[in-house]
Amino acid sequence: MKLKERIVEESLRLFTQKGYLGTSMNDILTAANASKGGFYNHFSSKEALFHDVLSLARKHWREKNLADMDHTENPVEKIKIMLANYRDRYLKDTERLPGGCPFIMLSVELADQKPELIKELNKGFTGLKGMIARLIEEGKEKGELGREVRTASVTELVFSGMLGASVMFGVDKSFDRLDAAIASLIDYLDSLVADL
Amino acid sequence: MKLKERIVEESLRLFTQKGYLGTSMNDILTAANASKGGFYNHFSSKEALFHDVLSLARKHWREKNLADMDHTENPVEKIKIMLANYRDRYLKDTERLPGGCPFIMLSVELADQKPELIKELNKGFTGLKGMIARLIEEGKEKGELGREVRTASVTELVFSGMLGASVMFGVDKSFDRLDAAIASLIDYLDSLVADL
DNA sequence: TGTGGGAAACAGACCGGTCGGTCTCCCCCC
DNA sequence: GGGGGGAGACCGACCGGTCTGTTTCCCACA
Repeated sequence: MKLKERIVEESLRLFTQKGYLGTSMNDILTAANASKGGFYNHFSSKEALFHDVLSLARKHWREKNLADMDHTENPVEKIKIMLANYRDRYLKDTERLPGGCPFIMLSVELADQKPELIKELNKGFTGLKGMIARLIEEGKEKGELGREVRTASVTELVFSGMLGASVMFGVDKSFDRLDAAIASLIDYLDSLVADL
Repeated sequence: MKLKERIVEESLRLFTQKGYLGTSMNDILTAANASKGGFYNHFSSKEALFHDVLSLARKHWREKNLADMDHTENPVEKIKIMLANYRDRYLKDTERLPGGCPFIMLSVELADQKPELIKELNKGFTGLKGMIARLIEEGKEKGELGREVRTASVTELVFSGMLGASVMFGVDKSFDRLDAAIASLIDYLDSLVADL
């Protein structure tokens, strides 16, 4: 693997675990087995690296979480598949993402510290929330969900639930509790479908 | 206000906003209008301060979130009151807690960095989760909730929802979205009661 | 009620170490 | 032998913490 790629990969790991500000250049250089010269030959600054790391994180997110969603035509089923992916393929991949979801980690850390970097992160959250809302709406149109289901409310609940599960998993590292948290979200979606 | 008190109060604000590691001694001393000598006269280290700040944060949490819960005998109503407190009296108090809930901020920041400090934080989460679970159980006993309601599942959902709402609020500072997130949790609880 | 003394409270210079970033130099491959 | 990639000494700023010196306060004693 080329040096630049190695730096970005290792930095994703480190940022996820220790945060952006909490990761020192030394941490990065050691993890990537690089030198200052090597680093600054590829990146103009630590912040420039941040953007590259974010790109990789987004790519990784999509690959893991959106997989297999086309195995069903059913919008609510799609959400359930995504939730299972989120749990099993994404968060539990502690090799790649020690410390949980990088977006959440970095958002919390940088919320009041680096407003310009937060904007980048917020886009992802808005996108995910939009996707969930669209699928719920679609579910209502297709008759999978009753008309009385309030899209915004369900979206909030699923989205908050995903954030909360990741935060808690980051803290206690308990696979069991993560399973329970995601299962309760899936339960909830099932209960909406069953209410028909 | 005495110096020690001033330092702890200001540190709560700073830790909430910038995190523990992200807050420098200089930040603290400037905010509290203190000097090194004044600080180390009252605290043996920055980490000693952390514990005092955590005590204050716990006290503050209880005062704000548990208020008025005795206005009803109804366990599920109690949870709803707490959720409304959490939203209106706790998270929206941006004067006292800029950056959202300090426990969440610190947990995320320190998860993989200071295991001994995390233990302290985890206790609070476990306590809150326990309280929610007890109230749900009580609700079932009192007939407010159906016997088929799964305590663990509902608890997870409410708890994760609270975490998620706080994280999102910390990032986007939107009162409206916070209102929506908490309202969706209250909606959910209402739907469980209505299902009787 | 006035005063002396000792401790607590506070001020800030200073410490070694680490931060992100720059610069020069060298090596290896064309 | 020219040039890009990388190595690492070096920079000023800042980190948490120590230490010495000064101010303030309280209380025993006259």
